[in-house]
Amino acid sequence: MSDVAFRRRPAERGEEILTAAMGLFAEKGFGATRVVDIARRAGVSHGTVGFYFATKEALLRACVDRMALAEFDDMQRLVDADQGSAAAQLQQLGRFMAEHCQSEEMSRLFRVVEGEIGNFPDFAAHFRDRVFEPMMELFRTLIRRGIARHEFACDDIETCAQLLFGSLVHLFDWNAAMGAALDRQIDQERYLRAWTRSAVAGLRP
Amino acid sequence: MSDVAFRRRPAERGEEILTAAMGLFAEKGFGATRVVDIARRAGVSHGTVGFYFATKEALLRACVDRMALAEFDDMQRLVDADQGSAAAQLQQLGRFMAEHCQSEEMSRLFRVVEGEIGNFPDFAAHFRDRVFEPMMELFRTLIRRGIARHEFACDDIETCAQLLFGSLVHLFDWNAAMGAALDRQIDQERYLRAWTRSAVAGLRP
Amino acid sequence: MSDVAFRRRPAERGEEILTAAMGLFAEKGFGATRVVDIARRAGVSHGTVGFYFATKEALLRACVDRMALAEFDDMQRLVDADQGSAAAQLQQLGRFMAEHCQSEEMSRLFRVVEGEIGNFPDFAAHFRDRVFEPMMELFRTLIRRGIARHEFACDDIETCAQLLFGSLVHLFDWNAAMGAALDRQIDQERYLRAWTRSAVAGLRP
Amino acid sequence: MSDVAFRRRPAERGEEILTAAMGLFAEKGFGATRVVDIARRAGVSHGTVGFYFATKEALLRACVDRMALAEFDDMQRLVDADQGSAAAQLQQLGRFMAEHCQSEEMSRLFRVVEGEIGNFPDFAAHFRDRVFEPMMELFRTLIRRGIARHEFACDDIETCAQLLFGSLVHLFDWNAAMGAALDRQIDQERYLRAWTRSAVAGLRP
DNA sequence: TATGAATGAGTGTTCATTCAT
DNA sequence: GATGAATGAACACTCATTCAT
Repeated sequence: MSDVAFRRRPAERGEEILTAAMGLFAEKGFGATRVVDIARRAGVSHGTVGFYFATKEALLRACVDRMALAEFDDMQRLVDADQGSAAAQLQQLGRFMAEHCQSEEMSRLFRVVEGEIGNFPDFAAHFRDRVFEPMMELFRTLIRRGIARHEFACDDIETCAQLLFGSLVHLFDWNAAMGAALDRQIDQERYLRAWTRSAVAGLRP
Repeated sequence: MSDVAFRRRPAERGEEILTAAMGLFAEKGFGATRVVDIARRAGVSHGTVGFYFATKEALLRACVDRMALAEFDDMQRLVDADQGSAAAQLQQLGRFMAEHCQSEEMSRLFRVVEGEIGNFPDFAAHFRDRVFEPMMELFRTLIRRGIARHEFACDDIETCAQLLFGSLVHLFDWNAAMGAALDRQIDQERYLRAWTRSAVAGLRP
Repeated sequence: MSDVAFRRRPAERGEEILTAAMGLFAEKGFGATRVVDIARRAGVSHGTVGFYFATKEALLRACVDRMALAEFDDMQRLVDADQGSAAAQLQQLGRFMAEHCQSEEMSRLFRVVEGEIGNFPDFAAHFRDRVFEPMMELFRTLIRRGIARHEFACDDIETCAQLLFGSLVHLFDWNAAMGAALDRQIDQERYLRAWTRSAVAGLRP
Repeated sequence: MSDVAFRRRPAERGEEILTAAMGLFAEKGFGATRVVDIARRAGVSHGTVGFYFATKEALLRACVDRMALAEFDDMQRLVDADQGSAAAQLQQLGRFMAEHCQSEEMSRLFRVVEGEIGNFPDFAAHFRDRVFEPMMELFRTLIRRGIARHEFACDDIETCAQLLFGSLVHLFDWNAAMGAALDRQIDQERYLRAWTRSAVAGLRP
């Protein structure tokens, strides 16, 4: 009764724990994050973490799921809208990914998953289908669209999509870990400009 | 003991252990690699690993040192030689990094260090000075050289260098972990072609 | 709450929980049975189990109490009735124990108590006085009766009673655990025949 | 160097740990025995237990194996020797089982395995083939032999073997747990006499 | 120089118990 | 009365490190 005010609604707990887990996974890596750390950050006991997520791996899986949900629909809509030149759409997609994903969630997802995907093999398919392929398809779509409009020329769509995707992922990856540790954070705005210029120039007929 | 002819020379032991460690760190990550695994791969007992490297962290530190040594000098020479156009030199540098580094050491270095740099903070300066900055300087040099020759135009050399470096690092990163796990290995040759085209086009005046 | 008609009567709850507990204790053992499993089988929440039985040990104690009650009175009456030869009464007692006890309760009681009696020392006296001694006394009574009628001869009544009791208990014990696991269930009817024959023959003058 | 005298030979460690485990499993049950208790009794650290036996279950499995080995060969020889009447051989087998097995190992084996067989399903076949069936076959052999010699009559060999085996197992079972806890230890000598008399009488033509 | 037995701190997970609702 | 979210002690297991040989 005394701490009623502090008793959050059950439905929120899972989210809070997941948020704490994502933050710590991103900051310290999966292996270096102890379940009790997650509990502490979420303001619960370590037993409570187990109550909501049976295993630490389940927590990681939930991270992937959460990542895959929110932002992607917006990106898909952006691509479906098909407004402006393909080059402009490419720029928008890059900017959107950078702005919506980097600071919070997506960059962390990639870093964590990259580090652990080898240790949880059944993770891979899940991640590939929920995150990687949908993302890649956005880039492929824009490249194909640009080719159809004679804006772009590209004899290897798959690889170009990988380059576009990868060099953007690198921004998130880098800033989430190495950039901070080395005191060499990449300036997002400048990177995006360079990325866009390089992307469009590289696809020009 | 009696079979002296079949005993490897002690001096080689440390190298063998280090090679084994690098391979396993790259494949499974630092945390998931056990010292006994390293020992097994190196063909020694796990006690012997401790004999050559006092702690597991020392092994990681030694990885960084070794990484910084061998291949870099060749790249430096390539850049110093200054033969052909800046674009051609950029292409050569990319290819050199890809061919000499990916399959063996560099990609592993990056993956491992990326994962652990947050847990061993004093690593960062070491890595930055021995690996990151020398690499970046090669790209900066080529960009400046191209600009001086009016081959390239670039109003943000630092960021362009980061993009070039980063999108190449992504190739190593990706194939070392995600590509394998997701069965989406990037074809190095095709990636390099796309990278070169995009790099040169993005720098064209 | 509104659906009062479908709510079981509180008084029954404790019994239902106890029945569920006994079943699970017998099937999986005391240690391997979780309170939530008991709750689930009883159709209540695990909080409710704690409401009726303060601790898991209390649940075990209640099992012993319940065991001691029901069936024993019927057996006592059977022996008190003293109808037919002592051999026939022995056969009836064995059959009664087997039929009324094995499938439901007694076998489970023995298995569970056997397993935990060492961990709850104060259990022992309770069990001895409420279950073991009354049972043994039935066998002793029949043997003495047979001797008085010159039907039986026995120079060690106590041990004979133990053999009769024990070889019957084995039937319950075995089928409750080993028989099932090893796919070597003892056929009750055939075992009883062999038991009776052996018992009567062994007591024949 | 100082404790060289106390450094037992590695080969003995596994045996010591196993002995400690068997003792504790028998005294307290599998679930109530903590690995560190086993370690303590064996005079090693709990880590050392894990060094010799990867899991607690492996320790249990090793118990079964040890049980199955030693004494059984002697019993088999006893039966193979075929000296004296079948009744005498039956008596000898019972006595042998009782004397060699009860005080030390076999009774514990049965108690522990009985308790856990349901929790480690793949155990069952192992136990059945290594322990149960060989034992039963000894009894079956003696019964068949007696029948062949017209010493015995039995129309259900399998069940008679179960009764003989089971009522002997009960002696071990009981004294290992209930007998001690209830202060109702069965006197082995007297029980064996009653068992032999009942067995032979029950099989008499 | 090399070994591998031994250690024990560290961690994920389980689950009986509590208690605010 | 009944619930189930929350707790935290307990435990099995892992593994880097040590050290006697």
